[in-house]
Amino acid sequence: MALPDNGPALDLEHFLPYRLSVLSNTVSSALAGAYARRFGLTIPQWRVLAVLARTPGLSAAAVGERTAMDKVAVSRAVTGLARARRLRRVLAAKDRRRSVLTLTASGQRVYERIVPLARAYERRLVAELTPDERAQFETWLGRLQKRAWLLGPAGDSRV
Amino acid sequence: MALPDNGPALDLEHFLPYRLSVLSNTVSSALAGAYARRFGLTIPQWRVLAVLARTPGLSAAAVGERTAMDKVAVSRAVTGLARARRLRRVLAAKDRRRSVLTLTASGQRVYERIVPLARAYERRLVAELTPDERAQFETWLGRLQKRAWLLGPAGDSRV
DNA sequence: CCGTGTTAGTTGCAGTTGCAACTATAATGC
DNA sequence: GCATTATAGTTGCAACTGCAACTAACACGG
Repeated sequence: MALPDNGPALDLEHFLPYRLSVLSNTVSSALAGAYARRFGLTIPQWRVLAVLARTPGLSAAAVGERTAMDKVAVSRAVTGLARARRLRRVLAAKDRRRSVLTLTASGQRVYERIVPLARAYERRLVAELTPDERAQFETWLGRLQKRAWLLGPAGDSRV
Repeated sequence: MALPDNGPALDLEHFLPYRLSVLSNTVSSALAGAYARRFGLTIPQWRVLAVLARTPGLSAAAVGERTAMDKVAVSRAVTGLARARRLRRVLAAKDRRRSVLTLTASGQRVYERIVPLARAYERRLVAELTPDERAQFETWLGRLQKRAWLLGPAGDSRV
């Protein structure tokens, strides 16, 4: 018995990155299913939609920053949304590399119909926790996120 | 002012599924980078490896259950690992549809070299929390996971 | 202005993933 | 013992993703 402390024996069920990934996938695919079935949206598209509904007129790069998506993903999501007439893309007057993205009325409507669904799901999920617990959980989640960004790739052990 | 309560206005930054997804992606890609660069493993492969190191002799389906991967993903991960001689695949005597999966010595060694890396990363990540906070966080994570499994697809509002 | 470098966004290609169809084996019912 | 149904695992195809190369537009120094 008595395995070396940091030696072998790592159970996935107790490995935080694994648990985060499983939860995130469970939740995301539950939501993605709903977006897709009902509104023909992918998750990236929903993210772009959500950001633009709150802050119209952003450029693709700005959307990328706020959604943690890379520019290719944003570009494709925007193309899809534009084709479906959910948003308009206009070249910026001052800098014609940029485009100014705004939801159409139809895009805005889709957003407004999804929000209650998304909220309802989230509410049912976190009903598992008391409001205090939830607040605490989210705080820690935020701290872990900051730390994860700071750490960068594993094994680049310069810490 | 005073928007309708469950009406518009949903900021991604405060939307739990989104935050989980960002954190999980940050962490997973940090680790994936390390696995890939150093050992030529993908994340699914690492998961299969980790399960088999702890419980040799499982079938592909059994591995799937313990890793929350679907059978196609398992199949491909296993194929890759077998090609790299990290594991052996033998038809089960009693039921020749099944195969019995066992790590080779080389597979076991890879596992043993990854574990400390994985642990080190995890340790640096959760250093953000005190041990008590961490324990609490993981409990809640577990509760949320159970709830998420229970809920199923969003919008199938039969709850 | 004109070359050099930089930034915004798109596109091509290669690798991955997921779903459905398929093969092979096993279990069940008559 | 044979037809039906179910299960384990693989494979084909289509969609998605990520990276690198590319185009277009701007910025800046000479």
